[in-house]
Amino acid sequence: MVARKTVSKELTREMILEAANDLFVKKGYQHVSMRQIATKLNYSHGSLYYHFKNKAELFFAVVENHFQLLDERMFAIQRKELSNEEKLKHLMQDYIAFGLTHQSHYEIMFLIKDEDVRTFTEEAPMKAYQRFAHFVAAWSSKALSIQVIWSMFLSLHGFVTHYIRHVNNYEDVEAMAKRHVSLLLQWTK
Amino acid sequence: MVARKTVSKELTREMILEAANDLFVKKGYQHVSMRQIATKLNYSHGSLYYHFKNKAELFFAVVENHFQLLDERMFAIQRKELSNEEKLKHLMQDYIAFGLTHQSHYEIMFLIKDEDVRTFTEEAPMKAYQRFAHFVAAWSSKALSIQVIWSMFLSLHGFVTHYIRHVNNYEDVEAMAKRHVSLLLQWTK
DNA sequence: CTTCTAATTGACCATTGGTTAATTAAACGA
DNA sequence: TCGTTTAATTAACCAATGGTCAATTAGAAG
Repeated sequence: MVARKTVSKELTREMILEAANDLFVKKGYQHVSMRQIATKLNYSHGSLYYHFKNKAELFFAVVENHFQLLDERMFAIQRKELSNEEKLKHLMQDYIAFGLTHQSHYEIMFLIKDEDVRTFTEEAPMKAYQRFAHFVAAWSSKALSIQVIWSMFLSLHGFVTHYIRHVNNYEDVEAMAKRHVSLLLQWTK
Repeated sequence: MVARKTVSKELTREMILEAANDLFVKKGYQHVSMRQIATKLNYSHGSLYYHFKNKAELFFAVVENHFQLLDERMFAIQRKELSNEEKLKHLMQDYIAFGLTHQSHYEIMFLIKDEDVRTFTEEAPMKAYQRFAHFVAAWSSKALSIQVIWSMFLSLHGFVTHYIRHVNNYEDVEAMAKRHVSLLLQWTK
């Protein structure tokens, strides 16, 4: 048996995360096996379990990074020189754009129902929503109830989850997205 | 080897469909194995493949039977003695109720992206939407653009797809659903 | 009584996620 | 320099999955 490679070739958490991310994004959680990830890295699949407890936990570590991406996009809008009304519109359009541009990410973040994964993915989506809600409240001209903001979020979510099955990029439905958003904005007036 | 039971105990498509339905509804597509279905029926899992080509086809047959349920629910509202405004509200609430009561069905109808299953489920969801759109248009007090009706549908879809991950039945979110619907109804005024 | 057909079985396959004892490279201390 | 310890890796192993198929047999047809 040949065990333990030299230290220069040692397997790191980051290497695994990177390889796993590529595969998860390309194929989705269900269709990626630990063996595939290990093969891509030229290691045996058992070694992955030294670094991560199981597939779900590895997956969660990958997803965590995805949520930061969404977060950063929201902050980017905050920094822009726009009226609050414009920011609000941008925020919502950008939410859709994010979902349809990073489809596998979005699926991973908000769609997967799998038992072993769901325990992990209860908290992160809620945090994403709370950030969203915070900005909506801040940029709206009139005070909005939590209920209204939540409905806005669900409506955006519905748009994304539908078109994620039918188109491959945001541009294909940009016009439709803008009209959907402008309808939602009526609730803020 | 013992093969072929007496005719009175022969396995029928209907028996399989019933057992499969129970399990799929209880656990969802991914977490039901062909062996589980066969075990429940006291047959070997191989025999299922005599009646159905594969798991996806069996599942589709199950869903097909219940696909009409949504349709029938819409017609049931049509027959009720209610004002158009009330009908409209009921239609939308009932859409959510359906989705959260028959979660596995809804997943297949509108959510699953899986290659092996999706080929079946392209057409049926659009038919369901068209029926929905027809009734919305008929019962709205003012003429609505296709765009508005479509946004309403997407917003309901968003509600269902979100809560399908978090609750097990409609009752848990009924109050929230009603508020969501009443917001959507603002677009019709 | 013979033949044919339809239904059923269970052995088998490749693949999966996951566990673990054995092995070994490298770090550390004396 | 030489043990000793620790961290990393492997390969064999497990139970479960979806799916295939030759063998078998009950009942129908003649």
